[in-house]
Amino acid sequence: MRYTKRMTRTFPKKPALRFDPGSLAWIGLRLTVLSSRYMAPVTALLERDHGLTRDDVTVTICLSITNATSAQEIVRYTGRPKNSVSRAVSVLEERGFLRRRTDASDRRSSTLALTVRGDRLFDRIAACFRERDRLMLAPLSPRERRDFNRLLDRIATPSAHWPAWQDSGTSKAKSA
Amino acid sequence: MRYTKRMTRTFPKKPALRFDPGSLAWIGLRLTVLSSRYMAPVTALLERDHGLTRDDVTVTICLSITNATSAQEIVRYTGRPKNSVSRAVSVLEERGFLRRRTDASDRRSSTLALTVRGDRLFDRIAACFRERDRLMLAPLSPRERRDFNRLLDRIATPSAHWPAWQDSGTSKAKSA
DNA sequence: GGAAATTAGTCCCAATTGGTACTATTGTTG
DNA sequence: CAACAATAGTACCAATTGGGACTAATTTCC
Repeated sequence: MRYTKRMTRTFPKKPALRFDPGSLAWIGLRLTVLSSRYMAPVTALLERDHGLTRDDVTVTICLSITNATSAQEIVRYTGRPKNSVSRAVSVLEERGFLRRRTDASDRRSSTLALTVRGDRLFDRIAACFRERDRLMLAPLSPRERRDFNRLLDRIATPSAHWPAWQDSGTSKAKSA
Repeated sequence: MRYTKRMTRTFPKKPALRFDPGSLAWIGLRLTVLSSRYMAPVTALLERDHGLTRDDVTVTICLSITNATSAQEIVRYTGRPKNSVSRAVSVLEERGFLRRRTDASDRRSSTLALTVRGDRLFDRIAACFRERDRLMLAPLSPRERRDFNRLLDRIATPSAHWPAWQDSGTSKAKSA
């Protein structure tokens, strides 16, 4: 890599971090950066090739890999706003990827289920994720992968019950 | 796993997963879910208490913990659209959190630096993240934390150079 | 050195988004 | 069982967002 030009000895492109990545500092932020590097190409590809929004994908996956059967359950599971989920469900229905039947026991809600076409769509989505997983796990040995997965799971499971905020700073603020 | 349909003995609220979380399946997606559970309350709080958008926060952090000194470097580092970064920089300048000086050696770009007030803002932001990190790491022992951090770092470091897409599916598609 | 290409940053504006109000149905309570 | 509260889902619409055109400055290439 040549970077003659103005420049100097350090790489001009990627700013170095000012903290020790070997420490636990900013671990959540680093996880978030990783997550967005992981997801960005997935959502871009699915949007480009299939015209799917983020929520379309979310709903499709949710109906496939969880036992959610209603919009409300998807909302609770994903934390997305309910009107966004509602919109995605409508779109997916219009495009023939899912069917919606009024729940007989609670006529406010609808039971959602992917159609055969929806299942095929899910397969394509899943393929994107698997490909991305492969890339992500590439630097780890089989043993390290298991370890990482185990630790991730141990963190992620309780995350469903994390408080929105443990409220220590609400006292302040409200105005800058 | 039994699911007799309309209710029964299992919790009705959180849909169970249909795959083994002990396996590596969907590891990237699980990481993303974790990330958003981690971030959502942080952004909500910073928005509510300080009127900061996601990009305001991103820019502030980036100027503090990386060596980025221009909008362009922030764009490259974060992957955010450049107009969003531009907007955030303007807002932060207006609110007195950063100063912008035309770079003498390249008069297209500006050198950005947090003001003292900006540093104080960053401290508050950092406190949110630390609090959240504490919550996230709670289930792990000190040793597990180090392990997790090490593996995360091993994955995250190469992620800066991941291809946008390794392009295998571009052949298909373009229309549903 | 000058034309063409590239880059930093801003502006415009159409599309997306998500808060809020609303309807319809179900649960609760005296 | 009437009144009231709570919930599933939709509709509306103001605010946010981000793609792309644009300006200005710089680099490249002949």
